[in-house]
Amino acid sequence: MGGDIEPGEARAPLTLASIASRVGVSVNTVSRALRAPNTVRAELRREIAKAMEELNYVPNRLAGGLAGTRSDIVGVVVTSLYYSEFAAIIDTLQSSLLASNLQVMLANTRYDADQELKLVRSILSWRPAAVAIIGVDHHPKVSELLRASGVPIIEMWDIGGDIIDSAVGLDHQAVGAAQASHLIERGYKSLAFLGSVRENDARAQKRAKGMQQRVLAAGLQAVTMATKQESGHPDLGESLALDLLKRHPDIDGIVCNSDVIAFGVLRALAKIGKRVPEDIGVIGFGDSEASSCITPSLTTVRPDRENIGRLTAETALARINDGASRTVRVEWQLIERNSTRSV
Amino acid sequence: MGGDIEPGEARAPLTLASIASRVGVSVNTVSRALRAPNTVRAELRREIAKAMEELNYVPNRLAGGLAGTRSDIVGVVVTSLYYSEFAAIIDTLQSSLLASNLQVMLANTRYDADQELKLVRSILSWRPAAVAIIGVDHHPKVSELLRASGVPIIEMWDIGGDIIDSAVGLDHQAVGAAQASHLIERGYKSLAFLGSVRENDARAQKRAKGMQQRVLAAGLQAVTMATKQESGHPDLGESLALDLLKRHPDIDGIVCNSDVIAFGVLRALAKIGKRVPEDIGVIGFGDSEASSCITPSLTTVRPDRENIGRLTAETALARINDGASRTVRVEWQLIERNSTRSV
DNA sequence: TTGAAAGCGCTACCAA
DNA sequence: TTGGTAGCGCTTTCAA
Repeated sequence: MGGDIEPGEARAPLTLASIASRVGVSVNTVSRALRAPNTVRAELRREIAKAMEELNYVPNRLAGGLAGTRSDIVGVVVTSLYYSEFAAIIDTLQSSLLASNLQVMLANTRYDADQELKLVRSILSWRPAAVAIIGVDHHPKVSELLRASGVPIIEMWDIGGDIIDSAVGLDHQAVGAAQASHLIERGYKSLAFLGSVRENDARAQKRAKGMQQRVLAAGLQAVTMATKQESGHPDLGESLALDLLKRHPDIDGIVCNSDVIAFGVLRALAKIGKRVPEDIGVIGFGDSEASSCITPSLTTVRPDRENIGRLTAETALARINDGASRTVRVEWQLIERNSTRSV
Repeated sequence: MGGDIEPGEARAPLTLASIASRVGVSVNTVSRALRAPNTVRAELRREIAKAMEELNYVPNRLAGGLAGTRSDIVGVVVTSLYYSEFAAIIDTLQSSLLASNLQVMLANTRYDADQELKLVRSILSWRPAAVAIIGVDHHPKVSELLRASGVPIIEMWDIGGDIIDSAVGLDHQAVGAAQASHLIERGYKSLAFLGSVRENDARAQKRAKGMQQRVLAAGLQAVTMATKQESGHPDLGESLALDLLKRHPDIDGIVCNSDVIAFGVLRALAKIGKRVPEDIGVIGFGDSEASSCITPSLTTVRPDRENIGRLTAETALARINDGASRTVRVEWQLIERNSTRSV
């Protein structure tokens, strides 16, 4: 290879025209050989395929997207890549879309509303076939832009609120209520919500709210909040827990915003000699892989994450093909382990 | 908004021409106002900006990329999204690129070589400004395609082998040797390498090889391998460990391919009453967040992952701007905790 | 400082 | 079953 190209020189990429002239047909026949193979004579089709193979032709999808009606890009906007939940969602979403030749364009807002606006604008500038975005609580301008774009929008992870087009997610408030119920039923009386909660983590706030309501309904005292904006890490869980128990020594049940935070909480409790689950019950969120391996193993909530990615892909495809918009409630289960008493 | 558009109807997106006619200038003045602002009168520039703001104009980057020379897309090809290492790399990479208005297009091969080829082809069809890809061991056609594309290629995570253009990563063989040394120095005598190792996980194979060589150099018996192709999960670690010790009861040192696998190994050892680190030493790879929280806390290797993303972005930018190609060795450290004896 | 015109590589429509 | 022709929305000369 290389031929008369200078070594290291970027050769001008091949075009459909290069293939066409080599095979001796028009550009447009080559295009159809790719896009609508059955409108091209089989023999010719083979010749074209052979030429493409030999020349290592790679189509220019920028041109294709511009000329055509769709761009085969699906924009995916997440708030974090560190939560294994979101990694799992992206993983299944990407591989499900691949079957339809849709490419994922990724953006990560890191829970920053201005970043979200900038990124959504950027994503839309690629004229995506669809956009999948974490959450239903957006920068107002984001909702406006998405709505006005005419592009199918799938909101993921949360279904509690105004939905732009379609959504696939959990009812986080119900999760929070279930976490509280679990602790209350096991005799814990003074509950706290603890974790890394960013200003724009509406899901965490919904879980805390669901918990709060359940606690009040049970006639117990209000939930104590112990949260910080910095990112989630066991060290943060440890320091929040130590601080919490210093201020509120009566706390005997802790709902954590994530399993990773819970790991730090358990470490803190071990250090100060509190027994789990006897003295204090701890419950996480997310069912991280390590949660069944720590001591004590962590009671937590497991969202059906693989399904979120898959269902989002399905919904996106349906919408792209003019299907109706829809809201899909994804299942989750409370996994009882040894960090909370058994009934 | 809406005007004479049917509700729910996707309005045709605005173009530069819409802005131009509204302001009463030519298309190309508007284009220059965006691309080379100082060639446009300040007042006019403001009017144009105002019109764009009011009409919610979103540029069409497909058109821009086609007409221009670059596409502002950076293709990112990973082998998995589940390893938090790769999530961390993507996170920093994406946010570093954002500053230069480069957008990440994501592809996930799931350790499948055919998938890799398909995805790389697909990525190249977007005429990316650069491609960042995990590993240096690719499907031969992949290397050929990448090399021939003329696009700057940054190989990430591994630097042990033939590099297409530039690389930012670790010397995995050295890591494996260090893991073995750590165990040998602490008196462990019969070592095993254990984990989920996919056929195309060349990095794991390099670590195993480095370990092997170190063990032979110490005059100890060869490393016992206990691996499976299925994906990494504590349950796999547990079953591999149980199996390993049934076949080789003399094993007293286990190097795991990932921390997550190590979690399962520790669980297995607890179940069969082996004491860690007294009877058996266990060392992981990756320094997962939970590793300092399990019991016993896990000795492991921590690659400087944030730096890989950042340095990859820097290298990509440099290459895009005609800088020289380079290979960057990224640091890592062995973190000693309680799953191996102290010296 | 601005505008006119040509074209990036492809798809889509219509005619052959 | 094939080819001609006209754009898609932008950038990029080159002139004015």
